Amino acid sequence: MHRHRTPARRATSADVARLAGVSRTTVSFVLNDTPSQSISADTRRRVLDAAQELSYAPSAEARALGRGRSTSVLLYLPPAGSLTEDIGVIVERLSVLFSEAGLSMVIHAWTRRPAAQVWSSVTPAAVLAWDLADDDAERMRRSGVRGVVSWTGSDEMGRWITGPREHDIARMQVQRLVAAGHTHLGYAVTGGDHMHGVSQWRFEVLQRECAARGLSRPSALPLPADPRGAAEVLLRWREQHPGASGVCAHDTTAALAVLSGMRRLGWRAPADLAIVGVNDSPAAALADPPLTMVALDPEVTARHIVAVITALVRDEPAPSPPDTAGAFTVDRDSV
Amino acid sequence: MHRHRTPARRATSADVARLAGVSRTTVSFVLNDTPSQSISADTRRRVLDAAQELSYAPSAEARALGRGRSTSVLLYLPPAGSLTEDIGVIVERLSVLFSEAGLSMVIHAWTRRPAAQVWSSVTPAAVLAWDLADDDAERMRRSGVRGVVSWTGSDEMGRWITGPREHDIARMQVQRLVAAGHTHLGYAVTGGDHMHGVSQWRFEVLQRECAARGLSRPSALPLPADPRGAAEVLLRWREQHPGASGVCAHDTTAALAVLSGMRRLGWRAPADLAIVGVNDSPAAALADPPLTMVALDPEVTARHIVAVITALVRDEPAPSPPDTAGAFTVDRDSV
DNA sequence: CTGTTAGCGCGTTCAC
DNA sequence: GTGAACGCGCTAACAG
Repeated sequence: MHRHRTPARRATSADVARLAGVSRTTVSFVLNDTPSQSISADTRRRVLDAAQELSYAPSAEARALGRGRSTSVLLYLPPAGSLTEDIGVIVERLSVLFSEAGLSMVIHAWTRRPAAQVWSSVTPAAVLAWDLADDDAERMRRSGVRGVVSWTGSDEMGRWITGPREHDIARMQVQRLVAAGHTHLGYAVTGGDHMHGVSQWRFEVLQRECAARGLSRPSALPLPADPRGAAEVLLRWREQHPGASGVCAHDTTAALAVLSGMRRLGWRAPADLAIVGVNDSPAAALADPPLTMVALDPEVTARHIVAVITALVRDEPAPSPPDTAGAFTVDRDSV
Repeated sequence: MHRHRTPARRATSADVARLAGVSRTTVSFVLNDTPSQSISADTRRRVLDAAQELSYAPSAEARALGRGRSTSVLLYLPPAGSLTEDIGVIVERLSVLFSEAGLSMVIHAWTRRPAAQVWSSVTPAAVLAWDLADDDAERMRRSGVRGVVSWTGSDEMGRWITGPREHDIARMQVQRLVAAGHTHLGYAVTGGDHMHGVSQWRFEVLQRECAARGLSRPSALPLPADPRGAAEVLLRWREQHPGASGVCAHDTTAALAVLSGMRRLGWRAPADLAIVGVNDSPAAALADPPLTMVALDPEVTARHIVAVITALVRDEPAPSPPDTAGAFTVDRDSV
């Protein structure tokens, strides 16, 4: 194996041009397959070889500067603590799908008012935020950001992204519980922000789902994430809703909280209360009893997000959302 | 509230210069507080006001182009599925700490051989990778990347970052179990990559820790993440290691797997087997019995990573690592 | 057809 | 405090 003199600085198109004995313009033409230009096969080869030889990669900055827009997608992470496994998997997938689409993902922590400093410095091609105020979105669009999409937003995109997910979840949870004979349901959620944001939304979707099936209105069951507290809340809740026999849990933690409260009360799932959680995490499979869960295919969501954003970036019509978020039920013993 | 004419395109330093009636150079001097230049207080004000008025934010691309290095830190995410809550929290913190330090975090999915395409296009100021081959690291450094750090790497940085963490975990787990009278320990881990990478490393640290205390050599206990499988493995393991009475679990899932296997065998923690897990997740608090866990302060790790990287970027000597990763024990009922 | 020269985009920095 | 030039890739406009 023979080592070449490695350039101290990274190779630029000028280096490639020099080595290939052509102009920088030609290098650009060859490497971009510019349609309006034809280049002789011989020259093309020389340029390609030179690029290879120098392991040349065009500077994203210079390109962005020229085009007035970079190829980076600015992703504002969900609020602190919301980066749970399921979202983590989606983030992971997003990063590879975006890079396959020629975009790179820059992430920032979510703030209610994203600083112009940030999105304005990186001139992102698109911004994907957790929950974006309409005027912020408008401001971004005006300064050249093509795709502005919010995860839980009220804009069309936001609904595209979240709609199928939340709906699928509610539908499948209710379906599973109804199939087991439960018609009086509750919605369990843990966390300090009980019934805010996504939780509130999920609850509403759930209510609609129950209404559509002619079931009685589901009741909210906000639980603390400790066994003793969960037991107390659970007991009071049962007294207020004596008919309730099934619970749709917001996530794994909520399902586990219900389970642990029940254990303390001497109740047993599904006999005393049936549970369907969301997200097929290892903890759900290892619970006692193992939890029946509704899981979403993160790939479906990730692909749709990337599809929408790449379309926006390329100024193409946005693809219609998949009619399902790839939801499926993992049957275990809690229903 | 009075709205100004919003410029169609984002403001550039030329716009600010025009509005302030000075040259672009001056704008640059003022906004960067260039030490070698003195600017009159009056001019300074005018520039600052103009910048404010136009809500000017310098273009990161142009700056990177000029400086030959961007302010982005390229973070290669842990392998698929490893973006669990604990790492998620660190990633979250990293993103805010980096942005406070004037760096922006670009994330990419980890591949064993990070494509030059990626890191070479964004000319990152630093690269933080999961486990970086030495020659890749060298290649990056040679093309101008200042800070090249790997999470689990064998380089000094890698050991700085992981060292205290893994050591703290092992030390506190063993300490807790020894305090409860257990001297014959096991190391429980789940996942397909049993005893590879971090798991292997953690196991070795654990062995050293036990050796240092004069305990017998701990044995590996690789478990499947389902109750039945866990029970089988657990039973066999107990037969081979009749004296073992305590388990250090790699994470929450491993701890839950041990617990669920024990339940199926009719064993009870801590009487039949004591467990200390890692990461104080909600699932641990809600388990039956509630799990005693060793938790690390993600803030300590995140701060150290950012400190090291910003130092490298600024060509300053790297700070010495904190002697602890902020580990603490959350006592519950499994020991 | 094949390829070149000129100049833009934006912030920084070197001389004056 | 300023003009000029640089860093890098792209794209008109233009010459063999």
